[in-house]
Amino acid sequence: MRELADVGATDAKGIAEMKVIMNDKYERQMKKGVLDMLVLRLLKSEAKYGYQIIQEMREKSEEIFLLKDGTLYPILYRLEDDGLVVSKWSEAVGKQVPRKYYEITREGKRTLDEIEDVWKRISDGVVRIMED
Amino acid sequence: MRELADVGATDAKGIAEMKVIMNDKYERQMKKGVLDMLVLRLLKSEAKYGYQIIQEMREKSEEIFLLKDGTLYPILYRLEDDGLVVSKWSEAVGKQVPRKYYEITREGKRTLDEIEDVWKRISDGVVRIMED
DNA sequence: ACAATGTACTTAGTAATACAAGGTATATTA
DNA sequence: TAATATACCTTGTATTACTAAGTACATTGT
Repeated sequence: MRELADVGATDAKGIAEMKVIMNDKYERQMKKGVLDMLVLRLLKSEAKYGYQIIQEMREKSEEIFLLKDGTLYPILYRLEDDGLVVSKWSEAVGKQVPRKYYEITREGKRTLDEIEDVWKRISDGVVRIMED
Repeated sequence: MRELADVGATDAKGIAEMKVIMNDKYERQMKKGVLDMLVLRLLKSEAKYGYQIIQEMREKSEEIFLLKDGTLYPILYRLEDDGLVVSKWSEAVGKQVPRKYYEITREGKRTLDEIEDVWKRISDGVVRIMED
């Protein structure tokens, strides 16, 4: 992380960069908790593998959710530990690189419904405070 | 606080409680990042003190954002460190307990606008993925 | 008179998680 | 043969909401 102290002369570029960093900080924090919901949502229709989830997330959100793989996989492992998804490796199809498919469980679907409610409550609350 | 380990037989009550804990977990994470925005928003119209912010947050959000004071004050200190708000103690008025008023700065207003944009982008992205 | 509750601010510690940055391995394209 | 894309894995860091404790004074109840 960049230090404020070593910016030297505070030029326009430095300020613009600082603003980007600040926005990144908030963007990062605002995503917390939502990503689990989005991953479960994408798995609701059919089992998918990691890279596929990343691409669909990017496309469906229209370039807003650009997940790194290092972000997604820990989420999938966590969901699996919690029993919300199960995984199985694809059997080798020709020279296809093996893929690990994740499938949502019944418990996962129920939890998804609940998390959706939480999201709605919170975003409603935000709207009420922000509007005036 | 009740421990999961001492629930004994996993009865309906135990499961219900687990679900509450899970939802709490997601609710907690989803709030990350938005609280700064909401606090700044409440300070936009006029300077306010801690307890006042907690109450307005509760009322305006219709009981959705129920902040503990131990949650709010660190947020205020952080905002002050970042130069987004400034504080000053109220001069003694009768036997009124002294209050520390927080006022949003010009920089704070600019940041608030930016954070609002981030929030809109993210919640739009969520809606796009969740609807189908 | 004393306890309980409410107001008002402070602080230390914990749990959770998005991301960066590294890694492995294979397939395709230039 | 070098680069790029696919596909998965792992460690470490920064941030932050919350719990739980504390201090201090005012008000209300019994």
